[in-house]
Amino acid sequence: MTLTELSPDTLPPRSHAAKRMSVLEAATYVFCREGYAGANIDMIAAEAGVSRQTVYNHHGDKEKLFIAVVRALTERTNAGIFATLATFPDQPADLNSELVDFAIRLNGNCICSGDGKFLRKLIEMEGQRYPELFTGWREDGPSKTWAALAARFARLAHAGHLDIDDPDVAARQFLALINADLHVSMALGDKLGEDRIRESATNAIRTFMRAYGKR
Amino acid sequence: MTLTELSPDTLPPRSHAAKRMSVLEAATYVFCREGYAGANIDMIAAEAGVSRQTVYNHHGDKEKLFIAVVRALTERTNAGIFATLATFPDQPADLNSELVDFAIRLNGNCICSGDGKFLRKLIEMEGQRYPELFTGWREDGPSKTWAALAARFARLAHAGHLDIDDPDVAARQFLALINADLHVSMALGDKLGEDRIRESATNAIRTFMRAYGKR
DNA sequence: ATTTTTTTAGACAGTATTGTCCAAATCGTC
DNA sequence: GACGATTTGGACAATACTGTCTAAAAAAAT
Repeated sequence: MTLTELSPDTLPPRSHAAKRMSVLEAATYVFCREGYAGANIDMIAAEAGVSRQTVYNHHGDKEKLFIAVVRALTERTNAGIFATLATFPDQPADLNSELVDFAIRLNGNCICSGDGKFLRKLIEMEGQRYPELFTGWREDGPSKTWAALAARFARLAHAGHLDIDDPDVAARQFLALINADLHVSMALGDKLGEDRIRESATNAIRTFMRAYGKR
Repeated sequence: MTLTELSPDTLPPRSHAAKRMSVLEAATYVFCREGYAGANIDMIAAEAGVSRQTVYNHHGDKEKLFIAVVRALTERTNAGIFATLATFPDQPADLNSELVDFAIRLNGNCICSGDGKFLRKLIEMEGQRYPELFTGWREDGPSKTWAALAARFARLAHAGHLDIDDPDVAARQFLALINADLHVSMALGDKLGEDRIRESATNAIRTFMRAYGKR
C-alpha cells in the first residue's frame, strides 16, 4: 500500500495497468470497426480477454471508454506526426529525393498507419455527433500540422530552394498530392505495398517540384 | 383525382410511390448521420413522416432498406459526376479560368453535395463490414471517373494546351489538389461558403497549371 | 500465511430495437 | 357514395445491450 501510495502513477499494479491498456486497445479496435453504436461492451471485453465487469471497473461506462479511446488515439497520432515532421529536410543536398523520402515517412508512419486510419475513421463516423470530442484533434491536429509544415517550406523558399508565394497553400497541397493515389484505396481497406507508396510519393513530388521548384 | 393533378407541388404528393421515395430519402439521411447500427426504423419513419409499418411494407427489413439506400446513392452520385465531367473545357479559350469553373462545378455538384458526402461517409463507415455492397461503386466510381478525366486531359495535352506525360497521374492529382483545402473541413461537417470553394479551386488550378501548363 | 485488492462469471432489471400482426382510419378510384 | 388498396397506431414477442450487483476465485501486497 505504501508503494502504490507513494507513486500511484508510475508504479500501479502491473496487471492492473496492463489490463487497462488491453481494454483500451481492444476498445480502439472494436469502436473503429463497428462504430460507437455498433460496438458493445461484450465484444470489447472478449477482444481484450477480460470480463465485462473489468471494463466497467476501469473506464466507468461506454461513453467514457470511447472518450478515452479518442484521446489516446489523438495523442499518439499527433506525436507521430510531429516526430516525422522533425525529419523534414531543412538543409537538403538533393531536395527532390529527400522530399520523396519524407513523403514516404509521412505516409507510412502517420497517414497509412493503424492509428492514423483509425482516428480518421472515427472522426468521419462520429465527428458530427460528438463534435466536442474532436475539438482537441481539430486544434492540435491538422491546423498545427499545416502550420509546422508551412514554416518548413517557407524556410526552404527563403533559402532559395523553392519558389513559393503562399507557404500555407503549398503545405496543404503537398499533403494533398502525397495522398492523391492512396486516398481511395484506403477507404476500402486495401493493403498498400511499399512500392505503391514509393511510386505515389515520386509522382507527388515530381508535380510539386514542377509547380514550386526553382526555375 | 383532379386535385392531385392540379397542384402536385403545393400539396404534399402522398402517393404510394411518393412515400416510397420519402422513406428512401429519410433512410439515406438517418443512415448517414447515425451509421447502420445507430439508425433505427422509428427514426426513419418519423423523419419520413410515415408509420413504421409503412417502412416495412415498402422495403422489407432494415438491411434491404440499407442496400436500397446505397444503391440509389451510388447511382445518383455517379450520374452527377459524369454529368459534370461532360462540362469539361474541351476547347478552352481561357484554360485557366475554365478549369477553375470546372473545379468549382465538380466540387459543388459532386464532392461537397449532400449525396457525395453521404456516399463517402457510408463507404468509410460500412465499407469494410459490407464490402460487396460497394463493389458497384468501386467499379463504376473512382476508376471510371479517373479514366474519363484522364482522357480529357490527354486530349488537351495532345491539342497543345497542356504538357502532361502521364494523364492518369495528372487526373488524380487534379482531383487531389481540388480537394486539398476542403478535405478536412468536411470531415468535421463545416459548412463551406461559395467563396471558400472558389478560393480553393483557384489555388488548386494555379498549382496544377504551374506543374502542367505549357511553358 | 494472511490480508487486501482485483478479477471473474453470472444473474438481474431496465431499456431499446426489430419485425409481425391486426383492426380502424384513410386514400385513390370508380 | 362505394369499393379496394394503403396506411396507421398500437400491441406484441423475441432479442440484445447497458450498467449494477453479488459471491467466489485469483492475484498482489503485507
